[in-house]
Amino acid sequence: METTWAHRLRETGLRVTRPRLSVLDVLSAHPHADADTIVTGARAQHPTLSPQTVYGVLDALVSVGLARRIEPAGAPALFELRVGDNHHHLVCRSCGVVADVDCAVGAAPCLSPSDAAGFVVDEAEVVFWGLCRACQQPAAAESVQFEAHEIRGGASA
Amino acid sequence: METTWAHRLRETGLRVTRPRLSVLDVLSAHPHADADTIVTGARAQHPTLSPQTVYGVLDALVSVGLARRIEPAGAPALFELRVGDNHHHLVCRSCGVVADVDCAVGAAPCLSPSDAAGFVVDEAEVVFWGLCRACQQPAAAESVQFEAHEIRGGASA
DNA sequence: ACCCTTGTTTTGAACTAGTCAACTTAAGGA
DNA sequence: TCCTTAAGTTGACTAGTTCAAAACAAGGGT
Repeated sequence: METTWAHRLRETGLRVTRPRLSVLDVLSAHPHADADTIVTGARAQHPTLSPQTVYGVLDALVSVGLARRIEPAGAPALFELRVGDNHHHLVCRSCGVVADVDCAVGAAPCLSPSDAAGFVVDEAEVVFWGLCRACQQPAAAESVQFEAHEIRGGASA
Repeated sequence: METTWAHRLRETGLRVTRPRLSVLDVLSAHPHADADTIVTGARAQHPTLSPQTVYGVLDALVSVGLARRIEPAGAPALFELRVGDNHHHLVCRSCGVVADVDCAVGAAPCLSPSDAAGFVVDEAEVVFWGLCRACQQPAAAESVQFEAHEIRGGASA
């Protein structure tokens, strides 16, 4: 495809900079990465990159809709590039791996709570908590727990 | 009713202490209170109560199932006493007020993602984001924003 | 009614994720 | 190439929460 990240950035009015391209690269490789993972990963291409810059880049990407921020309870925020398709997430209680899952009940019925109590709802956020396949094997669970932290986000659907 | 908090605590094997009763009282009055609100509220009955103690009490209550912890993205954790009925939450983007909402699609279908990707799911957490009735009136929005912080949790269904 | 065990509270420090502000750098249109 | 302004850098700082050791008290046993 000819739609490069540089193009996508310019389309949204953002300048094309090395930190931004690095962060986008890391996010392509780690579909659910936290800020720390992104800093570490992006330093492969840009060794002096600071965490604050990454936070700035992520805020910019999220605000123009190129990235989405998810915050599973009890864990640092994760970022993903899959946007605009109203999908949800499976989170493993044991190792923290995140997988994508399409909306459970069709198109976007998520947006219709049974009783909105006067609220105007614009988004439904769904997190399914459970155990990933690897963590269901008790013996393997411990070692997997450490591996999974390294490859956080490697188990996307 | 004759099921006092003291009873409920003993039933679960927890000792009955003043900090615990105070916290339970505050939670009864504020159905979605954060730790800080609880500390402040509980000090009405127990002025020397420390935040750490409240965190300890809340952990104890959550671990025996007397309370539930919810963590809306970007906000401190909230605690509620309504447990065991798989209900969800409406959160106002403007003022942070939280309201309860029953499971959108019947009994517990929330537990069935369309494709579980090998996960064994044990809970579905749903957060509906939007604007509460008060924050839908632009003119009033600003002043409401401050009020609502004080009465956080006052808008339960 | 008292004592003893063990769970709780207290006290104080520490930690993590993330934010803020002032300054420097560089993207990209003129 | 210059200039404007967005973006990156640097460093201090905060909120929310957790950890650890010592003091305390709930409630069962005697």
